[in-house]
Amino acid sequence: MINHREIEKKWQAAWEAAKVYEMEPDERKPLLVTAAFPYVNTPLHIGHLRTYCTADLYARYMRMNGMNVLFPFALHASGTPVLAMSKRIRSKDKEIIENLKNFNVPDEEIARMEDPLYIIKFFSNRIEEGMKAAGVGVDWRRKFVSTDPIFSKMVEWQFGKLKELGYLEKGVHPVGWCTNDNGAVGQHDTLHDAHPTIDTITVINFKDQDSDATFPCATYRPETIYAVTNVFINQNHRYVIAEISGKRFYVSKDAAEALSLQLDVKVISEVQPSELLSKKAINPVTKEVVPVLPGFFVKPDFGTGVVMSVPSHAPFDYAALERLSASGYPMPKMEYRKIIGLDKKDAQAKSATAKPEDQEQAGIDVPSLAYLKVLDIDANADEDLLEEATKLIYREESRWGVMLVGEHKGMEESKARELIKKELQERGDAFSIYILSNPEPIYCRCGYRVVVKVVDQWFINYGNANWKESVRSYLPSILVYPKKLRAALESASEWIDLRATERAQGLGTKFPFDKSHIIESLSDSTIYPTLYTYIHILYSNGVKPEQLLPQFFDFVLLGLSDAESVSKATGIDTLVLKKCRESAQYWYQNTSRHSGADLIYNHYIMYIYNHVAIFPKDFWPKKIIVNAMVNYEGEKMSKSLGNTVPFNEAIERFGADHLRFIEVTGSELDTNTEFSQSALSSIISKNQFLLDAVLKLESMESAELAHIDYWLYSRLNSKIRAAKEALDELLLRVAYTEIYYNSISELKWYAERGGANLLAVREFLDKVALMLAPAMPHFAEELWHAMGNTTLVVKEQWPQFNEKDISQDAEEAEKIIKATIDDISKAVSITSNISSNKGKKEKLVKIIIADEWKTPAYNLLAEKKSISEVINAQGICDDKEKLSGFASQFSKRLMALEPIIPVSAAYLTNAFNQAKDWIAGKVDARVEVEAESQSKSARASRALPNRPSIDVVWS
RNA sequence: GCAGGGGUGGCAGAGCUUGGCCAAAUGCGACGGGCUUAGGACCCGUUCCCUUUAGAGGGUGCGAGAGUUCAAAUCUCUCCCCCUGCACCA
Repeated sequence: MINHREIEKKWQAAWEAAKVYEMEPDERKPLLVTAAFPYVNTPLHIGHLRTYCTADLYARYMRMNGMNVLFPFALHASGTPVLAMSKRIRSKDKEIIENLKNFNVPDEEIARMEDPLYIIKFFSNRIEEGMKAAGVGVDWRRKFVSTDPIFSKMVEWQFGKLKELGYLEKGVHPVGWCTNDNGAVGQHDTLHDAHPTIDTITVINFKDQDSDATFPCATYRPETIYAVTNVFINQNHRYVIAEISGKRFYVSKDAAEALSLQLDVKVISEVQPSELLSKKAINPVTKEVVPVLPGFFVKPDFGTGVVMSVPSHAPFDYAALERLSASGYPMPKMEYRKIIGLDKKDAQAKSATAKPEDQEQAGIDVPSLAYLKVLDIDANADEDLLEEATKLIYREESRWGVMLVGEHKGMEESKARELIKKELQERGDAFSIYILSNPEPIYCRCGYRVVVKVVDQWFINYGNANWKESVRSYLPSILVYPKKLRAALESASEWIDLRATERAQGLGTKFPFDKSHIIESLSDSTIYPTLYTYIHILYSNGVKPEQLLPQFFDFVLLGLSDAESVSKATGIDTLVLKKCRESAQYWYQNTSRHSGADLIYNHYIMYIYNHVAIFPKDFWPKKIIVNAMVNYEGEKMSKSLGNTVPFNEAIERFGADHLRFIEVTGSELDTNTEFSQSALSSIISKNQFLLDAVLKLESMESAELAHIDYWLYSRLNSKIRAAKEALDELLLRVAYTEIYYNSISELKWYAERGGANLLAVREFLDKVALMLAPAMPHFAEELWHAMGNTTLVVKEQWPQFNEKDISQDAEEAEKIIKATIDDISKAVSITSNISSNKGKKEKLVKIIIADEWKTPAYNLLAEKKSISEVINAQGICDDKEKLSGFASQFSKRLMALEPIIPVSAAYLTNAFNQAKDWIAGKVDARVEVEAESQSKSARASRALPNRPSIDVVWS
C-alpha cells in the first residue's frame, strides 16, 4: 500500500529545499497566477481546495511549458465577520464556541479569539499550513493580509486615484433600515434571515380640486392612468396633511412617518378620512375630476396610503367598487374603461389564462372581471384570491398587453409603462418612492419593523459612461474560462452602476474622505494582486508602511516620476524602488485570475473596472478562470448544512493528491465535482497499478517493435497531443481522462495483448508521470523517481509528441482487432445453432480482410451518397460487377454512411497475423487470416473495409 | 420581476456551435460470467421495448407543445420547471 502522507511530506520537503516555487523575474515569459484570497474566520474546507488546486494545476502546467510562473497567496480579513466573531466569543456564544471546537481549536486559543486580530493570526496560519499540506506550490515570501498596514496604504492610494478620476461620488441610496437600532439592515440582521427587497414605486399626483393639496397615488402601473375612476383611501385609518419638499399632500399617518426617512416630510395637521372622502381629485393626464372613495384593501403603511382606482384592470379596485355599490354607498357614475388588450393575433396571447376571444364571447369587456372568472370568484372573494387575480392580470398584461388608448396607443404595455412614468415625472406630476416589496413585513432581529431609508453614501460610479465604455471595449480581449461565462460577465458589467463603497463598521482600510468609516470589503480587494509582485522586496528591505506615500505606488505601478525623487520623498532606497518597479512590470504583464463561481457578479466585475480605471493597458486583466463547487458524498457542502470538511483533516484522511485529482479533474470547470469514497478508492487502486507497472519493467526486455508496440507508441503520442490541446483550453477533465484513466486501460490492454517491450512501456510511463505532475504532483514525483529519474518532475518540461509515431494504421487496426473478437463470438454462437453444426466441437475461424479497393469505394459512397456515381467512378475497381455488388448493399442506409479512416490492408493483415494466437486463445478456436481476393470462403465477399468477414468452419 | 445558465437513459454527465456514423460517449450502479481462500481488486458480457439461426430490422425516445427539413437531442417559436445573482453580504 502507498503511504500517501509519507510521500507527500517527502516531496514537499524536497520542493521547499529546492525553492521550486520562489520565483523572480528572468528571461522567460512571465505568468502571475492568482486566486481570490480566502476569508480568515474559519479553516478552509475541501470546497476551497478546488479553486486553489485548479490554479495550482494551471500554474504547474504553464511552468512545464516553459513559462516563469508565480503563484502567490494572501488572506482576506476586512469587513465585519471577524469583528462579529470576536464579539460572539466575548459574549460566550455557545454555537460559535462549539463550531470552533469542531475545527479542533483548543480552548485556550478560543479564549484568545476575543481579540479579532488573534482570529486573523490563528486562521491565516492554519490556512497556510493547509495549503502547504495540499502541496499547493505557493511563493510564501509574498503572503499578506488585507488588514495589514501595507495593504491599507495601497487601498488609500487606489481610492485617491478613483477620486481624481471622478469615479467617486457622494449620493443617496435606499437601504433596509431599523429605526430602533438606527442602522442599516441586511439579510443577516432580520428575523428568519428574510431578505429585504427594495422596489421603487411611482406616485402620481392627483390635485385636490378645491385646494392646493395633492392626493399622491402610489402605483406599480402608471400606464393605467387612462382608466382611473376614483381615488381610494382607507377610512379606518388616520391621515395627515404633510409637506413634502414644500408641497402639501394627503397621506396616511404611517406613510408620512415611513417616507420621512426618504424625503423631506413635515406633518402639518391631521385630517379626517371623512373630509377626504368629500373631496374630488384631478387626473393629471385626462384632467377628469374623480371622487375619493373608501377602499377596504388600502394599506396605510404601504406607499402613501392613497391609491388610484382602475377597476377595469385591477381586481381589488373592481371588488372595492362593486362592494361599495352593493352596500348602498352613494356612487357617482363611472365607466370601467378597458385600456389594455391582449394581442389576439400574437400566438403568445393564446397562453393567457383569460383568453381574449373567450372574453369577447362572454361579452366581458372588463379584464379584471375576466380574471376573476378565470379563478371562479367574484367581487366578494377573499383577499388572497383577489391577490392571485391581481398577480395573474399583472403578469399577463405586462407580457402581452398592448395600449388601446392614449398617446402610446398600440405600444406594448411594458414599454408604455416606463415611458408614461418618465413623462409624468418630468412634468412634475409624479415621483418615485422606495418600498419594501416583500409580501410579508420584515422585522429586524430587535423586533422593529424594517423600513426603507435613504442614506448619504459614497459610491463608486461604475455607471460612468466613459468608464463603462472602456470596460466594454476591453472585455472581449480577456480570455474567460469556462467560455459560457463570458455572457454573464458581459451582462453584469453592463448592469453594474453605483456601488456603495464605505461602511460604518468593520476591519480594514479607513475611508480616506470620511475617516470614521471603512472601505467596503469588496471594494478594497480589487487591485491587490499587484501587491504580490513586490511586497516581498518591501519585507526583505524593512520598508515601513508609513513610507508608502502615493508617490511610491505612482512610481511602482504606473511608472510616474523617477526613482530618485520618490526615494527622496519616501526614504526608500532607489535600488529597492527600481526593483519593485521592475518586478511589477515583469509579472503584471501576464496574469491569470482564479476563483469560484460565486465571485462573477461582484469581485470580477470590480476587479476589471478598477484595473481599467487605474492602470495602463498592459496591466489590465488577461485571463479569468472560474470553477464550480464541490459536492461531498452527493450533497452540496455548506456551512448551514454543517457538512463542510476542513481540508487539513481531509488531506490527512484522504491524501492530498487524491483530493486534488478528484476535485480538479473530476469534472469540467463549469460543473460541480463529486467527492466520494468510491472515487477515492478508485484513484488509490489506480495509482497502485501505475507503481506496480514500474516494478514490472524489471521483467521486461527491449525487442523489435511489433504491431502492439507501435500501437502503444501511437497512443502515447496522440495522448500527449490531445492532452495539450485540452489543457490549453482548460478542459481539465478531458485532459486527465486521457492522461490518467485512458493510459491505465491502455497499459492493461497492452499487457493483455501480450505486449512487454521495455522501451515502449518505459517511455509511456515516463511521459505519463510528467503529464500527471500538475494534477498529482506528489504521486508524479514518486512515480518519476521510481522510474530511476533523479530530477524533480515538477521542474521538468511538458513532453513533446512525435508526429511520426502517431500511426493511424496502428490505432485503427487495434480497434478493428478488438471489434473482431466480438464479431467472432457472435458468429460462433449463431453458427453453433445451425442444425448441421450441432454436436460439432472443433472450429476454425477464418478472418477475411477486405480488398484494398473497398475503402475508397466506401468513402466515395459516404461522400456522394450515390451508388451509380461510385460504380461509374474511374480507378476504384475495374471489376464493375464486384463494385456494384459491394455498393448496392448500402442502398438502404446510404444517407447514414460516414467516411471511415483508411487502414492499409497490408498493415491490417500483418496486425491480425501477429494477433492470431491471442485471438485463438480468446475465442477457443483455430484462427486463420486471409485476404479477400485469396479466400475461397463463401463469406469472403462480405468483408467490409475495417470490418473483416468471419467464417466459422465447424468440424 | 430582471439578468445569466440549465432540463438528455436507474444516477452522474458528454453530445447541441457545424441537423444525418445517436438508442445517444464516458463513469457509477444493476445483472450474468470469469479470476480468486475471499473480495470493496481485476477481466469479459448485458443493461428502453419488440422481432431475428451471421455482423440485422422495427417501435418508442433526449422537460412539454408546435414548426422548419428527406432527416431534429441538435435549428425556430411558445410554454413549464430548476439553478445562480439582484448590492451594505463576504
